[in-house]
Amino acid sequence: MAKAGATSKATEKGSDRSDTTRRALVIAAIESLKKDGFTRASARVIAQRAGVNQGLVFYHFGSVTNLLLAALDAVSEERLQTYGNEVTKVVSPGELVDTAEGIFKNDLEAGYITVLVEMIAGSFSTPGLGSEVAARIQPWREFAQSSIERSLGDSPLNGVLPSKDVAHAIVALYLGLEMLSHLDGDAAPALALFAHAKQLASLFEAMTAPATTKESS
Amino acid sequence: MAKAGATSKATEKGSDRSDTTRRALVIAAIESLKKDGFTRASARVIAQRAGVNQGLVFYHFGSVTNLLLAALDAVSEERLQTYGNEVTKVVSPGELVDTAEGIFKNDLEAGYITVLVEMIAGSFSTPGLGSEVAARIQPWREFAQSSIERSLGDSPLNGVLPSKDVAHAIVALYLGLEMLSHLDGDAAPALALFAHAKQLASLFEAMTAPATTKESS
DNA sequence: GTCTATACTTGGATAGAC
DNA sequence: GTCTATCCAAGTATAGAC
Repeated sequence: MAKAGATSKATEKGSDRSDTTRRALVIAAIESLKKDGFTRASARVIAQRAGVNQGLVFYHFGSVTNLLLAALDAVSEERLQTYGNEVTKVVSPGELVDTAEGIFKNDLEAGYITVLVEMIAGSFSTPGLGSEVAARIQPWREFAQSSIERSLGDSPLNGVLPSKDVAHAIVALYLGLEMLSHLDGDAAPALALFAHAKQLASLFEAMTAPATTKESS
Repeated sequence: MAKAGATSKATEKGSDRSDTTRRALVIAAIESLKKDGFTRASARVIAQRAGVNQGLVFYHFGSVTNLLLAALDAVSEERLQTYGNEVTKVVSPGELVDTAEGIFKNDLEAGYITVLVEMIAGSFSTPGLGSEVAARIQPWREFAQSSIERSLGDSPLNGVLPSKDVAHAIVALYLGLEMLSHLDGDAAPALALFAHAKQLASLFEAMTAPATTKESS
């Protein structure tokens, strides 16, 4: 299935060549998903973008679908690594909303979510792709859940709030907003929501903060 | 561009023939979007489903894209007509959540949102399709907004709540949940959210109802 | 092991038959 | 006006060259 493993310190020069080609194809695949969409992300188009022969897609990845999944993996990994650090610093709902807004803007600009949405879209057409994509969304879901729980800290709400379900909703909302933003060519409605969320977060903090300091009786 | 207009009371029998073919193609296109997805919803596949020659797609609709848009129109119209009646009876947030849950389940089963999501997905690949689909989502957004405002009634929140932004979020969430449900082949997480929303709604109703009776000072 | 040239399939669109 | 037979472009995949 995968070709992972000992490629870094190999003695053959052939591995380097292979690796270069693979990397070029993955980058070109990401670019194609962003700019052309799933439907037009064909072996021919991707290979041309990478400057290599079209047949190499099948030699190195077995199928176009596998290459696209590799592209999604690459994006997913880079994204989680970048944002993972940012989010560990978050200790309140207000900060979480701020961070989420920054991530949303960055995702929109970088086209990270576009890649994911395209793959989801393609999943409806390509048999068997659905479960593969679903498995790759799982880390994002867990990322959302742990972020929520961390931001709530030791608030009493932490035990009551169904963080798993909320995380599911957040991911769904995130994907939906991204789709609509692209469709309308306008991110304003989505960004307006972050402003409202910020107000809600500060309202929440104002409601819960006094409860811990004012412990009379 | 379009072939709208005098087809109902025409004297020629040819119009009937044309109408039959067109209708068959639209139905087949809907079915294809649901079961095959945007990518595989080709003129050939759709025509075969409809039992007509593939070239008729281009004769009657000019292009595959136009046929798919006609399919989206048909679904959108039927959906809004069905749900429009249900929602006018809603007079409280609790009832709204109940109705929304029913609509969500029905949409999921009927595949209505699948058709929309497929078209949105295709919009990323097909130049010019985006704005067309966006225009067709507008009624759904307005539908959500008016439903929210109606359910709030004369509550003081009605003036404060940014119903337009909330409606945008609801539509986005709705699309996202539908996508994830399809992907996972499991609607349970989405349905769990409706249960939570129901609790929130009754909490909200309990908080606002006494406020109108207890008007001291 | 890596890559290229080629085979085969499916799709969009139209010229021309009825 | 309605429909069919046919054309050409684009896609996936592989047999065989290096």
